[in-house]
Amino acid sequence: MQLATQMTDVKRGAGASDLRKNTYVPVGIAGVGVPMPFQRNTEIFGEEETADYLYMVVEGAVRTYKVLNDGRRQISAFYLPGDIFGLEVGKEHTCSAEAISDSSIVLMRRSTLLALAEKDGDVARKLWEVAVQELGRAHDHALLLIKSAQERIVAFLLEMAERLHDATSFQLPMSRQDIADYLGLTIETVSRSFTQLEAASAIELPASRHIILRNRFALSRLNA
Amino acid sequence: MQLATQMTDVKRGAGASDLRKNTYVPVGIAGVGVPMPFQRNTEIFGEEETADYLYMVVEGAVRTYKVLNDGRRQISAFYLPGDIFGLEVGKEHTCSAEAISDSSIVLMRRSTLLALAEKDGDVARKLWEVAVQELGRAHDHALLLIKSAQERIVAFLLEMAERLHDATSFQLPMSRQDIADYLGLTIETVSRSFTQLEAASAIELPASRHIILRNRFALSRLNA
DNA sequence: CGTGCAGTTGAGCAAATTCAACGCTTGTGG
DNA sequence: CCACAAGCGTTGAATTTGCTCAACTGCACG
Repeated sequence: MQLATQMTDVKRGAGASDLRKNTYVPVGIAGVGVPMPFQRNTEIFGEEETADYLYMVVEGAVRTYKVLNDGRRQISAFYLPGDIFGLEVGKEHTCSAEAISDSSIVLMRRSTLLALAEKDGDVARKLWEVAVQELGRAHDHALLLIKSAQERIVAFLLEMAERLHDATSFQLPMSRQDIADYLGLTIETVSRSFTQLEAASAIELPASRHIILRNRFALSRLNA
Repeated sequence: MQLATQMTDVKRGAGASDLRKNTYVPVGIAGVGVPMPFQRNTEIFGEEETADYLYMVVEGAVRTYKVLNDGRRQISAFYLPGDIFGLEVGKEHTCSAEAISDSSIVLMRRSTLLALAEKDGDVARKLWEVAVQELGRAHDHALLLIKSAQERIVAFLLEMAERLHDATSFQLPMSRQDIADYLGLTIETVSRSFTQLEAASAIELPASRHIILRNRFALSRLNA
């Protein structure tokens, strides 16, 4: 079992004082919420903190994760621009969230949204939708984790391609370690799988985070 | 990667005609629904069928699963008496469900429940609760799948013990193959792990499906 | 220019799978 | 009642996969 790398120094997020109170920007669900900047590797919320907000990625990328008591880290999900995260059943967050790259995130008060949902069916429906999508992704993630290393990588690349506007060429926002912790592999195995896919001319790697899908059909076939 | 065993003959569920129309039993959410018998290995619903009902286990046990195109089977969840399953976001089921043992299952019309939820906050809350619990279980499941074989088995046993009224001695309703497909292992590895745990006197195995937790502390320690 | 971080590559090793055989229980049919 | 087949579970040996440990490269930054 791989250990998560030495937890890179995680900075605290910008305080509430950073909220741009004077520039109203109608974003987030039903125009609720204010965008807030988060630097790379900053914590957005921590496990067991009270879940007062819902979050929407405007720019950048976010990872949510849990850490086992021996240090292994499981990344539950990546969130890209447009994605909403931080939805919880109970009062507290059940995982932590960090910005992967410098990001702009809209914070929406949970209480505000819930009050709004009471009156506005669209808001209620949107919240339900978010919960359902989250559930579907969690199931797909579990399905990923029973596959072989190479199949996991392929599934990951296809998922990213689809979520990044079905691009054939794209930049990965996350490190090899993030990918490894998402897929339940080690960085070495991730790296080797990339190299093998390149050797099989299924993908191209102009730079370590720049992916070009060269043969989508071959990839799909490798995806079990 | 293990293949699921030769799909044992899955019988069709009892037809609607089996509904016990004359004996009203107030069960399920808000008393909605009628209990219906399902034999061992009977299909309750299939992937891509329309999701017209919610289901509640009264007696027996249920598995939900997906099958990859090469035959590997991933069991997403087990449901025990009191558990509700079959909740979907969209119109269709995203996985199949089968009775593990002879079971009694309450069927509740989705449309009935949704109509009820409009007026009754308790019903709406219950539905939300079910969705949230499902999400939590899915996350825990993914967390399971990054652990070592023995850790998965231990986590599985502790989960079952907790869900079966925190019993120290209990009967597993499912086969080794079911456990393997839930944990992403092979039956052989599952079997060996059981044997090792018994050898380490962490558990006792009076019969292959009868588990006695002998040393809960040792088990927790093995659970990472 | 040196240091640190991210990523790649190689060699050896450990864990889990595959393949195969075998034991036990259950149900069926002569 | 016994014989036999089928299903389920266990065990052993060989193999494969992915992990660990280690070295090395390229790159950015001070």
